[in-house]
Parts: sequence; structure tokens; C-alpha cells
Amino acid sequence: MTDLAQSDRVAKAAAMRAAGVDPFPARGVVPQPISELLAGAGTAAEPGPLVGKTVTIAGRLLAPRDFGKLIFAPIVDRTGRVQIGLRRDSLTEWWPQRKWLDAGDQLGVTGELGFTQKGEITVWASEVKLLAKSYAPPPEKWHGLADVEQRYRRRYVDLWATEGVMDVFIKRSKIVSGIRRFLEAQGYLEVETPTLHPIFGGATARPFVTHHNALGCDFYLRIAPELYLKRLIVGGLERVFEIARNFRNEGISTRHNPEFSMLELYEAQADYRRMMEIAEQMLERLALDINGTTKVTFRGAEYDLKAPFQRVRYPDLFRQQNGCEFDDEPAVRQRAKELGLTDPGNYWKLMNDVFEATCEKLLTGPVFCTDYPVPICPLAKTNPHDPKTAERFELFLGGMELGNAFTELNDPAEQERRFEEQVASKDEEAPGEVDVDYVQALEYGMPPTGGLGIGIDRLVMVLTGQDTIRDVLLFPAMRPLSATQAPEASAEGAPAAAKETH
RNA sequence: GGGCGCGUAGCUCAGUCGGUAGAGCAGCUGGCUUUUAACCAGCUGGUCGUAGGUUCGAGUCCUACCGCGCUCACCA
Repeated sequence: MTDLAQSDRVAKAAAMRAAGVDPFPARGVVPQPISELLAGAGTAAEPGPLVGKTVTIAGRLLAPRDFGKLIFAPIVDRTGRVQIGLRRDSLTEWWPQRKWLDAGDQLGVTGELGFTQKGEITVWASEVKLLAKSYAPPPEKWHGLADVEQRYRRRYVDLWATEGVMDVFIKRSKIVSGIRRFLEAQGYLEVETPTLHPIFGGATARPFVTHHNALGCDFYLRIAPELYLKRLIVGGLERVFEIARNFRNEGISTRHNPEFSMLELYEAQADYRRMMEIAEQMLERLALDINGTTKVTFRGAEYDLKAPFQRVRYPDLFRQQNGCEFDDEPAVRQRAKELGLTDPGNYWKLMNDVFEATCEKLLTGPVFCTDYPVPICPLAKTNPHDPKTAERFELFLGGMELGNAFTELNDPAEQERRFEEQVASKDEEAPGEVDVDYVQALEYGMPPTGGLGIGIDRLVMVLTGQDTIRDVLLFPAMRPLSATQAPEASAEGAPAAAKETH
């Protein structure tokens, strides 16, 4: 047992067992969701029971208020919160067992729905069943869990102890199912592709490495599912999407987590313009479904996700902010010097640094920034009427990148050339070898295809008004506590815990 | 990795100039049949993140380390 278990609570469980009552019974009750019960109860009412309306609820008992012969306490389940009223006169046989209850216990309650003298809707209990004893006390009731580290490390407490947290994750689930509904309605097929990749690609990022014992080789955790999904377009599936967990071995910030969820979709016969339509229609639909309005508030500013979104061309924005063309190397280098940027050793990286320093803050949006320079788009098709730019866009909101899309490069020789350039760069974030199998897939012929990637976590941030990615991740990445600090990991604790179970 | 800040009871936090470790909540005992963070009386609860150092004396000052947050860098 950890040091969170309170001895008096453990002692109560022992007393229950001695009295023949199981503090951890195997069976629960058949409860009605609290929100449902509240919706059916009406508002104003006479004090006293609503005759004939007997309900059963189950949930966590919080902050009991004991008046000696009467106890009030809230019960919370996943849908809401309701007060229960325990009266000695209606629970004569059970009454001594109230001493076994603590805040935090899992409780099943049956009783008549009614109101109190103050008009509070209340389940007047006729039957109470302890469903699981809580050994660890809940957080302080005024402030809840205020320490953010504890909130993330003990999300199983945060979810019910901190106002609004459960709602964010319920919305997250609705957003993900809304995405599925939206795409399936358009004939998309949801697929699953490998997470273990022999060659990492589809994005620029440092990967995690792992090892397969039986095959005797290393694998990378995927940084993007892109190249596998496009293989499926070659395979004839025509419209596919995947909600993929990606892994990038890079810094953690309010917008970055080492593992994050990405929606990627690919559609044969589509191009990046069609991808813009899908993106704006999907976001508008999701905002309406989740919030009932296309207006969202993010980091203190309001945005409207009503389609169509604004469009701005990368070359135009670059020229407007820097007074030169993006491929005017001497002028751009001069500009970089003025901005105090350090040369990353590659002109196109430097140019993009200039863009990010001067233009990205203007992309409050929602806005599609389109037509990126070809050298920074190794997987996108070149604009047929402009060899300097690729048919690519990024979607921004509040200066944050939400999505990335292009008309996919499907010329195998050109793709091979661009892969070779990446490998030759010897960049830490570039793959060590050309993905020959992918080039080979293209050699079989991939139809004209549009592809779109959207960061699910960031989208959830925007739609739920959370400023940091950790608040939309149930278990954000944290440094593990050392064995001596984590009581559940201590060697001495294990045998005792084992005895407690089976 | 750099800068700034934080770490004191199960939880939320005080702790002055370096001089006996504090409060509220939770818990325990008693009282109370209409509370909404109930209330009243009493009690319990501490390796002050860890390890060193300075000092007659360290929660407080110094050093290192650990953890977390913010921020910068990184992250197309």
C-alpha cells in the first residue's frame, strides 16, 4: 500500500469485513446516468419526495455534510452531479454503517427523487451500497488539485476533482468520432498502418529508436504515417484516413508532446484545393457539433471557424514582409542578418526561418498559407504553372500550425531524387537511406492525389479553449519518478500488494 | 540545453532580521433532521525535495543535485 492510504480508512474496511460486508464487492448496481435523471426531474417543485420516482445512481461520494440524523452529500458520475440525502428514519437498519463512509468512496444509492427545503434536487436514499472503499483521501475540497504536476501525474483524481477537466476529454472523444463520421460520410475508409518503421519518413523530425529481438534489427517509432497511407492509394483504396499516434524525439512545450495524434487523409483524384475544402468544412462542422457555434476562443482571442477560410500565398506574404522574393538568396541572407538569425547552414532552412520570424505571427486565421517553395516540400507536387512553388498549404490559427497538406508528388523518379537530396544533407532529422520500397510503390502508378494532415491535439485545444497541449492529453509526457520516490514501484510494497489481491 | 520561479502536514498555503513548525480543509472524538466550501467543541497529523556547507543555532543564508512550472532555443 502506498503512503496515500489512510490507516483509519483501511481500518474501516477491516471493520466491514468483520461485520460480513465486503468493502470491494464484485457486483455494482444498475445505475441511471445522473444527467438523465436531472433532465427528467423538472425545475421548481414542492419540497419533499416526488412520489413514485425511484431512481438508482452510482458514483463517487464527495464532501458529506453530517447533521447527526441527516446527511447530505454530492454524488458524481461521468455525466454530472446530484445530491443525496440520507435520513436515519428512512435507513434505520443501515444507519450504523454511515460510520464506514468517507469522501471519495464509490457508492450506489437507490431512493426517491425529491427536493430539499432550499429547492435542491436530491435523491432521498432508501438503500445505500458501498461499491468500493476509497483508502486515499480526495484533494482539498476548495482548491482541488492545484499543483499541475500532480494533476497530470494523477489524472485519475484530476478528472473528477478539477472542474471542467472531464468535459474537455468528453469533447475530445466527440471530436474524434465527429472526424470519423465526417470522413466516412464521404466514402473514406479508416485504416491502420505500422507504428514500427524500418525507415523514418513523411516528416522532418528526430525519431525514437527501438529494437526487434527476433528480427535482430532496429525500428523507428513512426514520425508520420504518410508514406504508408500513400502506398494504400497506389493499392487502389482511393480514400483512406488514419488517426495515428506519432512519435517525435524532440522538445516538450505548450504545443508539443513527444507522442501526439495526427489525422492524415488521402484522396485519389483530389488536389490541395480540395484538401482546403475538406479542412474548412470539417472544422466548421466539428465546431458546430461540439460548441454549437463556429466561434472559438483560443489564448484570449476569438476566431471564427466558418468556412471558407482566408487564403494567403507564401510568396506574396514573404515579399510583403521582407521586400524581396524568397529565392533572392543575397537579399534573403541580408534580411536574415538584419533579423539576427543564425545560419543553419542551408539556404532554404534559413529562408524559412526568415518566413517564420516575419510572417507566421500574422497568420492568426484561420488561414491557409499556400504555395510553399519547392525545396522545403520533398513530398509535394510542383505547381504546374510555377516551378518555384509546390501545391502545398499549411493551416494556421492563432499563429499555431494546425494542418499541412499538398497535392502529392507521384512521379517516382522525382521522388527518388528528392529523397536522395534529403539523405545527402546528413541532417539528423533526415532519413539515413532512401525509402526504396516507397519509390517502387510509386513506380506502379499513384493517381493524382491530395493529402491532408491535422494535429488532433491542437485541434482539440482550439475547440475546447485549452492553452496547453497537456490539458488535452489524458496522460501528458512526464519525467518518470525514480523508484525511491514512487511508492508503488518500491520493492517492499509489492509483496504486501500481492497479498491484498489474489 | 539557457534564463526565471517554485518545492513546508494527505490537500491548499503562511512562516518577518537566522532563534521552540503554523492555519484552513481532510482525518479522529463528541454534538446537531435541510446543508450547498454546513456549523460548534476538542484531538491527531512534519525527514520543511535530497545531500553537503556556513553558524552557538538553518524551513530561512551558500553550493550541488532531483522534480515541476513559465520562458527562450529546438520543433518545416
